[in-house]
Amino acid sequence: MTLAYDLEDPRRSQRAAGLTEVMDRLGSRFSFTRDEEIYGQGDGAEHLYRLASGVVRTARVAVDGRRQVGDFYYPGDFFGLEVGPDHQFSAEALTACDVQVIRRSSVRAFGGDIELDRAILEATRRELQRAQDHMLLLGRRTAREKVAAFLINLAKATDRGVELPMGRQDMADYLGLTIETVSRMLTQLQDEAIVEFPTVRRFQVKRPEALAALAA
Amino acid sequence: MTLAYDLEDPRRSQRAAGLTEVMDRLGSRFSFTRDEEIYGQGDGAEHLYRLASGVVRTARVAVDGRRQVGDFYYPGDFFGLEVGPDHQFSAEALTACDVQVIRRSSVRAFGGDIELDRAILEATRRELQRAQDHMLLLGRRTAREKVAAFLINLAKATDRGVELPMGRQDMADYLGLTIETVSRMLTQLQDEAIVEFPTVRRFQVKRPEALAALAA
DNA sequence: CGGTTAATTGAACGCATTCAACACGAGTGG
DNA sequence: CCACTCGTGTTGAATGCGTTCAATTAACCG
Repeated sequence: MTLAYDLEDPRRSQRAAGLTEVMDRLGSRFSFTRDEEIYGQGDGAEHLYRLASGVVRTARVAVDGRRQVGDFYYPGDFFGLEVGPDHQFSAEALTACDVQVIRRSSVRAFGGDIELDRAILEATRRELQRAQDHMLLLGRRTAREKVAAFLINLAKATDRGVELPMGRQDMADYLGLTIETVSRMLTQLQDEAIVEFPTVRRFQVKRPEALAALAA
Repeated sequence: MTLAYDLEDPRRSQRAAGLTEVMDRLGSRFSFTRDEEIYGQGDGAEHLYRLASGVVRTARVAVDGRRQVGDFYYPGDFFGLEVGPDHQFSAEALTACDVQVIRRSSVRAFGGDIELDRAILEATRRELQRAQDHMLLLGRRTAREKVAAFLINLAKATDRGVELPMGRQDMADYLGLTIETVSRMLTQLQDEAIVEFPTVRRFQVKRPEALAALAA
């Protein structure tokens, strides 16, 4: 089930060492099952989360049902540090997850520690960076480019097969497309021998240059 | 020229009092003329900026020329605090501007001051919030809704006429649309008596409920 | 005034969506 | 083991929204 996501992936590690340590010492660990909600849109943002294993997605739904996936998180990533006091996004477990949780006030109380604040700032910055990249993706790219960019990100630095922890609907809501369009683009890329999908949840990049050229 | 933007607008003030004070004390003030670049995409992100007067936009251009406007900044706003070391966006003066500038290292050296780090964190959080709102706008809204949301934001808490400091191209690149589409939506909204444009750079909301309903 | 840039309007096109049908896989029970 | 169902993904055809290309008008500035 969580084949590829049991262990921390060093290439995504956020090396906010101080913060990680304190969380391990003062926080508690929770497990979530597939599709379980970790926190909800509008909940008080009192905690800070670090993903130990599994995959998490954050999402936001409008009253009319339109849904925007904020981002996907992998082991080592921090999440839940959006601007308070309430969460703008909800967080749900895409796969079974282990999450290290700590109250923000605990972090604060523990130190007023400069290193900690700095680590949180660093994580927030990274979050901002992601959001800004995502803005560019959503605003100024074609469906084909969006899908290509998405696949490249997942396959980053891997030439082996990559597992897709999310379904087509999540991909669509992340890219600002419909599932049909996502599906069409995937088969298109496959027809052009740029990627290959042995199963619906697993793919391999066959022509990285071609894919990269699309993601531009 | 800078009619409405000479003075700090208290409703946008970010009340990071400590940071503002230190910037006034340790930073220097620079003036920029219309269309002048404050910093460029790829420049080292060594400074922190606070806008004293005028309007600033941040933008990002891809190699193929496609352009995404990140955000517009008004007096009192901090900007340039994207994730380092290099700027992902450039910043340009939309109108004549006065900007308070400080080296990040000065901020750091001055204190290691907890209050300062916290203020920067707070500003970064606000930036993240904006980016996340922008994501939703770009990903899941029609042209009509995008334009409506944009106008509402500008007119926020004002029932008097509002000046548009940016041109149609900037609006388009902010909303992920073409200038033609922006123009069409504006005239459409005007035809429906929801807003009124006495001149091309000034508008007034006539039916706030109708506009708000669109922005959803 | 002309000259220049920005904004609007029109018409045709195309990309992504919508609506609908079909395929596939996993799980369940006869 | 096969039939059935349900959820998820793919494929097809038609529509429509936003773009593109082109022409016109409006605003700005000497």
